[in-house]
Amino acid sequence: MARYNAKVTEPKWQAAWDQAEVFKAETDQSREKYYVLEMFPYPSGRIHMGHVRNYTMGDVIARYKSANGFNVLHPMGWDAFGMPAENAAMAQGGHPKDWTYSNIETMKAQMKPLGLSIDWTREFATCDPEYYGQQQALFLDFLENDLVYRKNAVVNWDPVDMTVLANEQVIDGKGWRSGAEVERRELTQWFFKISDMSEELRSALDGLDNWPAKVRLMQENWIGQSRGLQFAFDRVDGGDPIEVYTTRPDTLMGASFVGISPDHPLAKELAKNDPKVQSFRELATKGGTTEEALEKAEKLGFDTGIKVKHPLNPAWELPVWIANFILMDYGTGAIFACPAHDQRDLDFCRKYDLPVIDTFFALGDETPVGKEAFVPPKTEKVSWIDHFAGLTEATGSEAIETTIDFVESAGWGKGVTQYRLRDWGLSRQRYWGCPIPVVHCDACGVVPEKKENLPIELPYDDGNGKPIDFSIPGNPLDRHPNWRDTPCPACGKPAQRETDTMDTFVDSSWYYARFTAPRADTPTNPADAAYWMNVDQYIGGIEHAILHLLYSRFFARAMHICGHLPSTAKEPFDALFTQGMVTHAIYKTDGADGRPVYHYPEDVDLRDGSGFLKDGTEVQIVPSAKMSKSKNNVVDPDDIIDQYGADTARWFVLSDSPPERDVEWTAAGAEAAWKFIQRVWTLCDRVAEAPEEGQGDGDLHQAVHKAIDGVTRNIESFGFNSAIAQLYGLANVIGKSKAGKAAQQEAVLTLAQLMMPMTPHLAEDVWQTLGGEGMVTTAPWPKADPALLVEDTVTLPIQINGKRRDEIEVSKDMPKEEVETLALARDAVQK
RNA sequence: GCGGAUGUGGCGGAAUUGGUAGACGCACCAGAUUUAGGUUCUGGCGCCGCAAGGCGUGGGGGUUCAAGUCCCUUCAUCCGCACCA
Repeated sequence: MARYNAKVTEPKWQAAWDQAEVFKAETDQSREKYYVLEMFPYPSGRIHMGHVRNYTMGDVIARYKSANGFNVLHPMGWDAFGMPAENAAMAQGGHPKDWTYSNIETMKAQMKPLGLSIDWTREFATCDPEYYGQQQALFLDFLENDLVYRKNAVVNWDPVDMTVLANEQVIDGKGWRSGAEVERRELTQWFFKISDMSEELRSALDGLDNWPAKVRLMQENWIGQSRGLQFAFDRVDGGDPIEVYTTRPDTLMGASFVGISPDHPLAKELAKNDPKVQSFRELATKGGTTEEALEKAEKLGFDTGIKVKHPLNPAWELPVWIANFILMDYGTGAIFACPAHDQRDLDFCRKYDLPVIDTFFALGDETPVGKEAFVPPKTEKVSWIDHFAGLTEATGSEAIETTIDFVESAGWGKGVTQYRLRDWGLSRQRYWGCPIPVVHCDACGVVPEKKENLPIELPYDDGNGKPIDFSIPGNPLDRHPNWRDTPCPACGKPAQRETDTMDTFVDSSWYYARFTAPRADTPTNPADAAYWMNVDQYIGGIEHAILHLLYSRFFARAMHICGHLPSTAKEPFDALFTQGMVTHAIYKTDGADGRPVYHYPEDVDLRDGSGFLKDGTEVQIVPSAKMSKSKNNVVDPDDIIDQYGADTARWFVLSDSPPERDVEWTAAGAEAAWKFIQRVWTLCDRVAEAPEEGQGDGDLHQAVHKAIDGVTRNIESFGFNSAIAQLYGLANVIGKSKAGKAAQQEAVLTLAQLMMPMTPHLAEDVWQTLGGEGMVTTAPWPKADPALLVEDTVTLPIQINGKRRDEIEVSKDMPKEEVETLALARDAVQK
């Protein structure tokens, strides 16, 4: 009997789908739409199994919704700007543009054989001038609507290469190439006013019912609403008061010093006249700018010698310190420290021998603070060593509100709601990105480019007829002899273009909207956007839980303000699913130099859970590790498709683990998936052999309907692994069934339909072989008959003290009393 | 450091609502088919125990007639931290 031959079958059906244009999406007001989108890939070189898993999940949803009558939009594009293209040019020569487009070509050729139901006519790359020109138009609209502005901000500066470094390029506080200790440096940069929308972005999370709760929670914590008190400390020397913000005003009587950020205006001013302050600032601002680096850095402080007066007791003087753990971006860049009730403040005060004053105790416990700060809980009552409001026992929250009320009525401070969310800095001092469309004119200042001059395209060569040299540090646009030269759009006099480009997060913050009208000569087309938005199902990695998704939510709102999206699209993604990674075991042995040697899976013989090399050496197995070229544990989708076909790869990535969790790729698992594909194919032959009159037709019919019900519900709830378990079950039942030909045919045809979203090529072939009408891809989804889902009898456990002792089988409509009598009569109960 | 998650047989995992723990798959064991290997098919398979029975969802504690599921605590692993995409 012939085997199912994926190599022949899969291209055949892909051609048939292409020819019938079944995946082409067109605006059709008469039909209900469904927009499914997977986070688009960065064209790094080749697709990996993670892509296969991501797009297969999207494809299951797209095909399932299409079978359910929806007009489905399922597009694909390329997140094509970014550093790796410049790094490749730096390392091996060539041009980022050529590298990127060549990768796109390779990856598209790898994706096509997967049989995804993608409308490729809508494809674009963010580095296409047609795309980034529209992005420049959006920038100009944002500028007009006061959604973007310029201010100074700190960047990582490599003092040897004289260039700005991304956080990724800072390793242990040092530049990745020069090895020089990184410094912080201020530059004037563009910012999106995302913080103006803090409250809206926070409160709208409540409406995102179909997002994972953990993502909503992470975003809420990121936006970080807090209620606190803002007030100023008067200086003893009569200088400008120091404005502070605190979320724990109730600990004011435990203040031991006032701290300011090294970037605080006062610190900068003091540094001008005092070299010791300046050298402290330099010390405190060494190393990277990530919050992690700042938080983990050793606490450093410098006593400025300035004293301030405590607001409740002018005779009580507090010293002013500069401290490296205070962020200029949060609150006012200045705090008062209460070491007794904040661990970080306590560590600092112990180090610099500053006083520690208790203002609270846990109820019944009046042990003074030692090495651990006592943080008053917000909801539990604590005893309060009261100084001014008449309370001696309160919850933390009550204490905070009481203090704010007290201070407000006393008139020296006010309650303030703060957000942790900072404005989004979009300027990048790099070549391979979307140029920011503004011009700097000596006479007119910063002038927006005219829309009719868009797109402002990146120059391909260096302006001297030579390829751009990426081995020179810095932005090639700055070195270009004439690209910058342009007449001022306002006065027409010679002026210079901005050479900064946009953060690549900008590119990915609106691509979903562009897919609704990818060739429009405005960023979106209102009719198409109104029809297709929102994305009904968005699928991607959890690593994007905060930044990409938050930026997209901001952009959708900003685009609405500028008239590019309807108000209903302010939340662009109705449902979100975050999928896990595809992992693979690592096989390693100890090398001669003590460093591990990694072995390719094909060089390792697996026997009973142990692995051996050809020469018999046993290898160490690290299970379920992220696929990485340096660990030799990458599985290339091309190889799998070549060996088993796309359906096997698709089936496997969905089968073994729940989609939100990581799945480990194993050769045995792939083999098992392939065997199942073959088994389903052979079921077709059984139909031909089945007798006209068989036995158990009704049982098979019922099993089919239970499978329809189970698979449908599992697809709806992203339980792809459980849907697959159901399909195994149905195939098992069909395999053992002695039912007649008609019942068998119905069963296998339905099996093919239910498998179609996962293994579309096999499904088409089975469908065609058994005489299904048209293509299974366009056939309507089967409906389960509710009458067939109900069992006549039910098995009830008999539990005594929660332990199962016996079971009884009863008719499902037996009255309660009868069941009880029956149960009480059992031996287990009698004993 | 801060924020978020995960943990169930040898392995991946299943288990609407607090109500029969281990569906389905892999591996393994036994048998059938096959010249043999592979394939395919049939059956078995949480742990301890001859059995009766006991134990069992990372560890410890609690609530409940009943806990994988709820509460407290603890350990381990993973993701994010604003210029990686």
